[in-house]
This record gives sequence, structure tokens and C-alpha cells, in this order.
Amino acid sequence: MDKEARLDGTTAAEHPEALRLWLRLLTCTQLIEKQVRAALRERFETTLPRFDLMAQLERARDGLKMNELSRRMMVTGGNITGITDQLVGEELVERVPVPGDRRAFRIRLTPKGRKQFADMALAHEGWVVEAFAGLKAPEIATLHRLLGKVKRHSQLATKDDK
Amino acid sequence: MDKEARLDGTTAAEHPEALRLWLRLLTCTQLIEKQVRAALRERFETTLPRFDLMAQLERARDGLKMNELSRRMMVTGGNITGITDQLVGEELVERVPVPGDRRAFRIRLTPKGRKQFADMALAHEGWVVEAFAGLKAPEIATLHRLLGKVKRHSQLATKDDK
DNA sequence: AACATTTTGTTTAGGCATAAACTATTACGC
DNA sequence: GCGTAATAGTTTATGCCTAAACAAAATGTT
Repeated sequence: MDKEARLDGTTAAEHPEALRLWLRLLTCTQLIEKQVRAALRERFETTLPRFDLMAQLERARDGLKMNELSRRMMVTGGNITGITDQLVGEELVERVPVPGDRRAFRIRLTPKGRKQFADMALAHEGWVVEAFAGLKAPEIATLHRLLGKVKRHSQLATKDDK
Repeated sequence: MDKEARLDGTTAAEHPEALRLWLRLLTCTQLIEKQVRAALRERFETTLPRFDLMAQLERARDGLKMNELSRRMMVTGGNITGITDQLVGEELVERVPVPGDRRAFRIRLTPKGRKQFADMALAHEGWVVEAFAGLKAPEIATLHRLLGKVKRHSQLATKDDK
């Protein structure tokens, strides 16, 4: 039944459809990501990771601890330290001590940061909408649903590792 | 008709579905990519860009010029120079002069490189198949088709830029 | 209370990626 | 042919990102 049955009896791991899907997924993400990065740079002189960090904070009114940011953004803690340092230096974000724990603090948007983020978010949404303008609403929904399955499966796999 | 008609008359770019789709696309790509990177590192002590470059060469029997690699891998030329230098140093790849053009050369897999890549490619395919194991064949096909539309639309957009 | 473990965040060294400046060669326009 | 522009590839400076080692504070165990 398989297109590539083998005479030598080895398990022929022939699933070129999955490979081609992976390459296409990667291509799409890179195309859009490059566009967003370029736009953020041109219009706001900032970068995607800086934008992403601020986006996380915007959604969390009380701010987030470093390790929460690290987990949500799926990057290492050291990375968060570096980006946060930059944003603190520009007064877009601030470190607020956590009462019961002298190791930790919450990172919060400053009013200046919140204001600047609002502008960026509006433009950002426009770029993303444009990126998917080739799809009709039901197609977007289907894509979202199928990627949801991929995400769940993949997250299970990574949890199992430990 | 829109869910978010505004009273102030501004164009309400409210397409949260597109934004959510983008975030999910990014998440899926990152999850799978991290897994592949970790596996390449553990099993073969190599990296994704090195693997990708060798994969490009595997498909091009006569080798590729630096700028062809750069275009296909969607990275800058300087980056290709660095990765190629490494692989040349390990004798997995070689620079072959181009007869009519003293500036250019072709990059080709060496026999050693071709052999090593074959092992990696087999394992790599297994990881990717596993990553999409949560989907049935027709779902993979649908995802592939829809991402094709995204890709075409996005490539048109970037061409228009210049 | 004392000691080991865990958690929180930072630092360090190194790889990947970019943009921009640069060298060398080729192609073009006249 | 000659001067200009375009192309091929490299170098440099900089930022993102990781893994691993580290310091400080909190937690848990006895």
C-alpha cells in the first residue's frame, strides 16, 4: 500500500508529506517573521523579542516574574535578563520588588511603555492581518484548529522527555 | 457587520483570529524546531543551520553557489560564509572553482559529507514524522494546502516591496 | 537550629543571524 | 577600450539565544 515498500525488509520511514509540511511551515513562519521584524525596525526602531516581551506584560496587568516571562516566551532566563535590562534602561518597563520574596520581582510596563506598546500593537495587528489576507475566514479557522492539534501533540511529547 | 464597530470612526483593525493564528503558528514552529535542534545536537553534535545547508547540497548534485544557498535558505550571505567555513574545516563540504567566473565557486558535499548526511536525514525524518503524528493524512494535506496559500501570498507581498 | 535542596535571577562563553562596509571580479553603456 | 554599475563573496560590529556555572534567598528535612 505504501508508495515505497522495500525489498530488504527495513522499516521504510517514508512520510515525505510530513517532511514537506514541515518545510512549508518553516518557510511560512520565516517569511512572516522577517516581514514583522523589518517593519518593527523601520517604523519603531525596535525588535521582535522586545515587542513580544512588552506584549506579554500588556496582558498581565500586575506584571510578570522573570521566570514566568521565560516560560511564556519559550526562551531561557538569561535571555529575559538581557532584554529586560534594555527596556528598563529606556524606561519602558520596571522591576518591582515582590513583598514576600527578596530574590524575585515583577516586571511591569511603565505608563510610557504602555503608551508606546499601544501604537506598536495596532500596527503589528495590521501586518499580521495582511500576512494572512490570502485566506478566507473559514480557512483561518481550519488552520488554527489543525495547528492546535499539532501544538497539543508536540507539547505532550516535550513533557514526556523529563 | 464587524464585531468591533467603533464610535469614533477610526478603522478598527479587529481581526483577532489572524493574530491568534499567527501566535499559534509561531508556537508550533518553535516547539518543533527546538525539538529538532536538541535532537541534532544530542545525536549528531551538529546544529540545524549546518544540517539545512547540507540538505540543500544533497538535493543539488552539482553543488550550489554561495548566493544560491543564501537565497534558498533565506539567510544573508555572510551567514552562509560562516557555516560553510565550518563545514569545509570538517571536510564535509568543499569549495569548487567555477570555470568562467573567478569570484564564484560551487559548494559541494564531499563523500564523507554525503555519508554523514544520509544518517542524519533518516533520523531527522523520523523526528518530523513524530512531530505531526497527531494529524491524520488528510489533515496533513489540508494543512499543507492552506500554508501553500499563505506562502504564495506572503512571497508576493515581499516581492512588491522592491 | 542546621544542612541540603530547590528556586530565582544573573553572568559568561559561544553560535547564529543581520546590516553595512568592503574587496575583487564581471558586465554594461558608450 | 574605459568608466560605471552590478554581482560574488567576505569582514565587522552588534543583537538574540543558548547552556552552563554561579550567587542569593527560600524551602524542607531532620
